[in-house]
Amino acid sequence: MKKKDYNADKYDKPSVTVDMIIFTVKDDDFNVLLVKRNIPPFENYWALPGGFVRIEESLDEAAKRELSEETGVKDVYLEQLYTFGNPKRDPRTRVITVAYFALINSKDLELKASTDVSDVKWSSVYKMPELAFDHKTIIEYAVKRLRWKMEYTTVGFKLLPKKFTLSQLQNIYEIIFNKKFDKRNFRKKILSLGLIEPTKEKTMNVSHRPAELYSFKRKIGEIIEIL
Amino acid sequence: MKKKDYNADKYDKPSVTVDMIIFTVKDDDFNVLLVKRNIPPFENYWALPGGFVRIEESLDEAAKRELSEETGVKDVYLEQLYTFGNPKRDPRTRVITVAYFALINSKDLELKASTDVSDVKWSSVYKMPELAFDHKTIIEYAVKRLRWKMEYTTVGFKLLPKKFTLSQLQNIYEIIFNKKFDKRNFRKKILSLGLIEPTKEKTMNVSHRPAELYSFKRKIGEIIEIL
DNA sequence: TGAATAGTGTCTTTCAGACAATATGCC
DNA sequence: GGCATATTGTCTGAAAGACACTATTCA
Repeated sequence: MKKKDYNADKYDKPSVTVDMIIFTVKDDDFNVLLVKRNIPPFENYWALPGGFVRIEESLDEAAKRELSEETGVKDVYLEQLYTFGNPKRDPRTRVITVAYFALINSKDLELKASTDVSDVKWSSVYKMPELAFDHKTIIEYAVKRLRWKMEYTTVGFKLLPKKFTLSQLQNIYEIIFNKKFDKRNFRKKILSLGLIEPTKEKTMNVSHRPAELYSFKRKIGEIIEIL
Repeated sequence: MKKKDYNADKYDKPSVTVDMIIFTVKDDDFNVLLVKRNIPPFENYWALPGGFVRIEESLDEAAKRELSEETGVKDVYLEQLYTFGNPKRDPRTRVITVAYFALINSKDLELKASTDVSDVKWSSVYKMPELAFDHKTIIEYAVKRLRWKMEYTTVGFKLLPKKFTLSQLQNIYEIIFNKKFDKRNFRKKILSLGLIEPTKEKTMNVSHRPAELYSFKRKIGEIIEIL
């Protein structure tokens, strides 16, 4: 069969959703945003935020819409992860979901802290509750992808505010990879990339030696875009 | 809005297809399989093989089905590439397509050479005709992904028959990356991976020094699976 | 001055890349 | 012997990893 028939309505159509894996590093923990479902199926289970793709919007637009609905943040890193389409993944009807992951920095995060009503929460990736659908699998997949990309690109920088210290950056790597790195080697490597530069500022009001604040040279975007 | 409403039929549903980017290296060229459309839209244009996802099959199953319908081959490398969902990508109706790429080795290929009727052909990736829909973009994306993966994993080995020479392997890399590699460095690197071993056989009936045939130690699968 | 974190340099090992001569089989 | 391709090793430079002490601020 080679598209002899183009009648799209000849077949039953699946529903298509986007699901968002929204990561952040907060309170020295690797977090993902979850929402509590208040309707069946999986009523009262925690799940990834998401929703139906509207007929006139692209997948990226749907993802951005969902992201902004859940968090209010806009200028974040967003990447299509994978499309999950097992016919049994939703017990009711056929739903194919396009998963996206987003990286939010801890600074922007505070803005929306007010929205933290009881049905939305940040959950540690290392201690997740039981989740609806195949969302556990999806998150595991997203974690793998994020780690892989953080080894070969600079996506990880998107988890930081505009100005940051090298210790903060190292801290993010250590939390996400769940292991320690040597401080000298880490700094040597990061600085050798030539992507960040010291500002004239230092951290204030700390009861120890203040750290230099760095900022991006704004061309990180390109470097992430490998694949 | 947090999934207040689960009525999937409340929204118009898009159609969902799979499109297959089937790569092979053949006659010293990097090829992709194309089919000629015989119905609108884009009638008489070349396009990627593909078709609607049936309501009861998974995406992977749909991809395998399409692959086997087009090529007759089964045991090949298959990987989900990306999902393209621009609302305007199909001029008629909303179609979201999940693209998969497959790697076929030149040996299996001959089995199906007979199917090469006029509406199916192997096209050089370097000289493609004008294509239907956004299929050019999809192929470019697939080429990027394949190269990226061939740098960091051993997917490329899937383009080879069970027994092969190191020159054949190098040839495949040179064709896909469209550049030459140093023979000694290439062999050193490949052999240092410890993934292949010499068989006792050599190439026959060549009018020059025969080459050693190698085979896999069968655990390449795992190594590819770094997402 | 003590507590807490910031900041810095050397040595070793490993890997990538440049580079050319000999070996084998067929005609 | 001539042709065509196969096979093999060394050197150099770059980057990764192991490793420990001094600097700065505040309380």
